[in-house]
Amino acid sequence: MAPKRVDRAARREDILDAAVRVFARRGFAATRIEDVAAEAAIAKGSVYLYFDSRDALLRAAFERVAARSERLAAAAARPGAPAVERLAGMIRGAVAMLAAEPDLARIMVDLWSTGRARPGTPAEPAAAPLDLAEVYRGYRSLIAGLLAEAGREGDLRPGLGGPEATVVVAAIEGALVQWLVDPEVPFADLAEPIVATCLDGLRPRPAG
Amino acid sequence: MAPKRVDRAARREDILDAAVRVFARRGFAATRIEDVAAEAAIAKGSVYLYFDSRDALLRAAFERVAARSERLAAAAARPGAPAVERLAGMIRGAVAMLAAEPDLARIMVDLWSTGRARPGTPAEPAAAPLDLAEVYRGYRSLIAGLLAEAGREGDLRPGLGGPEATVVVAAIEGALVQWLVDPEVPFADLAEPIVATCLDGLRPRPAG
Amino acid sequence: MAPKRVDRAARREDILDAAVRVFARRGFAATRIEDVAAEAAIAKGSVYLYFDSRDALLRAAFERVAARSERLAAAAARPGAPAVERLAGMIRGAVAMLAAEPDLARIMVDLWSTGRARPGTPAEPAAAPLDLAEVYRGYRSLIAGLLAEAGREGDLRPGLGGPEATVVVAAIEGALVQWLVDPEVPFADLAEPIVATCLDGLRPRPAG
Amino acid sequence: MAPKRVDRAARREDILDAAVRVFARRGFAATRIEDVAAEAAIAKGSVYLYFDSRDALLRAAFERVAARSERLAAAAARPGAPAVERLAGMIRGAVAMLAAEPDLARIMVDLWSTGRARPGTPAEPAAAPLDLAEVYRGYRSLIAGLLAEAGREGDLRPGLGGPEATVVVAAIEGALVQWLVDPEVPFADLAEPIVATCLDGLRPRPAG
DNA sequence: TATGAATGAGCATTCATTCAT
DNA sequence: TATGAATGAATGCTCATTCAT
Repeated sequence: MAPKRVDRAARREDILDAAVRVFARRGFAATRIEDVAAEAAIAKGSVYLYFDSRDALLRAAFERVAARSERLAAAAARPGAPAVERLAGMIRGAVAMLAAEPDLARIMVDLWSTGRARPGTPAEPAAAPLDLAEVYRGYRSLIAGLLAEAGREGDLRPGLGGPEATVVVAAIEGALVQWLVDPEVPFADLAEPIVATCLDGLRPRPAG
Repeated sequence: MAPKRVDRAARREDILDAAVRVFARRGFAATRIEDVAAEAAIAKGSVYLYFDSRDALLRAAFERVAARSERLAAAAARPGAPAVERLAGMIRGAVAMLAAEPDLARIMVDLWSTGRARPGTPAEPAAAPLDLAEVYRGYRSLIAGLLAEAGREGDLRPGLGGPEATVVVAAIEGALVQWLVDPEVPFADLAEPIVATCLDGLRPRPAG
Repeated sequence: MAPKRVDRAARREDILDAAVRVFARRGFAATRIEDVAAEAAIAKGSVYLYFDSRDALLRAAFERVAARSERLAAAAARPGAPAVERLAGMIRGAVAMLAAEPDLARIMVDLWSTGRARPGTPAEPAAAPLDLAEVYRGYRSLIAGLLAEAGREGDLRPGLGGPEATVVVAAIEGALVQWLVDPEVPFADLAEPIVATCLDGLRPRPAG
Repeated sequence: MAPKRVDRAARREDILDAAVRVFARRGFAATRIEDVAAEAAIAKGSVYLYFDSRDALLRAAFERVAARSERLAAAAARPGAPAVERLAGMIRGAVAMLAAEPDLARIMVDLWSTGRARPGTPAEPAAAPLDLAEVYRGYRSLIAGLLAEAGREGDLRPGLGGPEATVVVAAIEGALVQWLVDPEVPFADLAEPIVATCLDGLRPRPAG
């Protein structure tokens, strides 16, 4: 019975893996349950043994995106180092992580639009409304915390907060978007320019 | 002999306006032709008097987004001022324009996902593939030009180029995304933080 | 007022001409009112000033086919000549007439199928059920009459009647079908083989 | 693990049977997929599990008609007997076969009109253009062969060929048309009159 | 549990017909 | 009378979901 449960979970995970690949390739809207089943090499009906509905699959994919942001936050928590360095590290980590999992990244973009309103559910708030906003709030407050801390440590200006945190997150997400829209954009290489621009700006460096 | 007179172009524009509103509200994928018709207060079939297909409507919406970027570029061309100021002006202009037309902004996000693969058209090259990449390339090269010019003028570091242009565009688009996902984010107010962060960075300002 | 009526009738005729051409070209099922209007170089709505409905147009086209058969019958009535000759003349006349008006011929084929059941009218007997059967009955009884007469005159076997009349009509209509399906078939040249086959058969001719 | 077992080919055949019945009853143009589904006592969508499109259904029906002509040809090939007898046998066989399957016969009439131009497909070459012409060419060349052979055997006139073959085919098809248009016409009983008329003509039989 | 056949609601699109001008 | 814009019912086809095996 225990092994059964493990099998079940593993199977579910396999299907979700497949779904993520297909979602990334064709987008949510264009992905049919049958595509997912085919990618997972199972029968269409079997998908429903592990997920209640197409929507549930979408939600599970969302969970993965959200979970990744948790991991990222956890990575940033590494204490000991000065906050600026942790900030820079977090930017680099985020870029690396997104670059390493382009499928999840692509799905996130889909979530930006899908998160808004789902087909077929014009009225109902769709149980949990797929709260992408929360994910970004988490990012921002994490970064705002680092900014404040670095301010206190004297490595960044004091008084930095929400707006600047938004800009930092924006630099990452915006670079991601450009890459997804145009694969020529070297996303993975943009970590340093982002760090440099955000921390030092684009003005000529003072002599020091 | 007295044919009913209708300003076809104006009517078409009305319908497109309606479509843009609905697309922004429900997303492309969830928008049915009937929704557009209802929003435009006409009958479903009438939409087809002005647009060949649902896809054509989508394309026309894309054209609007693309056209807006043209306007933006034109605005930035205002010569006379130093390049840094024009850059800052462009950032402020972009933010103001996007904030003023949230519907088009929302559509752009849809385009990020839709641009990739369109449902139902796995084979056909889809005429013009809705080239959002081109729009961003335009933005980047425009900004890269300003960066180089400002570098020559001594207001920014020399040697700035593509990567930094990407970061500037990213800051804007990324802030937009956060606003769209979470209306609490004060997008319109982010113009200054973006300008300040990109130009001066977040480090403590040197005495001068 | 009189001239008005003439104009009206002429206009109606123009439209019917156009309809016949389009029906012949695309078939009833595939012909839209707009096609007819375009062929007649008038506006779509104007068709309805002269015909109550699409169906009325179809009926009017049928009338033409029926009217032609009347003309044919009249031509055959030319008395004086022996019945066999009038029969042969009628066959030749029918072939010539059909060959000369392929559009009407094509429409007749459409009527064979359409006469059966009309789209949208599954129940109602459709007023006058477009009685093609009557047309053929007319042909057959005309020919049966000639056969009997020629029998009496000693030029054909006595006792010929309905079945043989059907075969004669069949030879003409069947040749027509083959021509319409395959333009290579030299319909106009088939009058003689039809006459020869029907009158003399295919067996070797006796010495006389 | 115990998949629902269904004889796909048989099911497909069932649906095609239903389609043929409905096509015969209402005509192609007036037949909606839903009619076919209802006749087959399945749901509308299920039709698409076995046929790609409405057009595919039509084509499959055509195949049946074409296949029947093959069977007919094969039957005529029965060697041993003199060619005239085989010819007469073929005429009788064709009439019997058509009379026995009036649905297919009715469909053939629809094909005569449909074969010309298909609605909705003004551009595409429609894969195999539903080549009814080929079917009739087959019939004619088969019969022309028998005529020539019978000529050599002295049972028919020498020199008979294409035109006469066309007339023989015409007699059959034309009789069919009259029956379909008017059920009073005793098609099945027309085999003998056709044979007699074509072989012996309508003239008085010479003493022998 | 796995399958895939079956279902039917849903949607894009077409087109006969109406009607304001 | 002529026009052609507007309408909306009709219909082909798709696809999420169910269910018998």
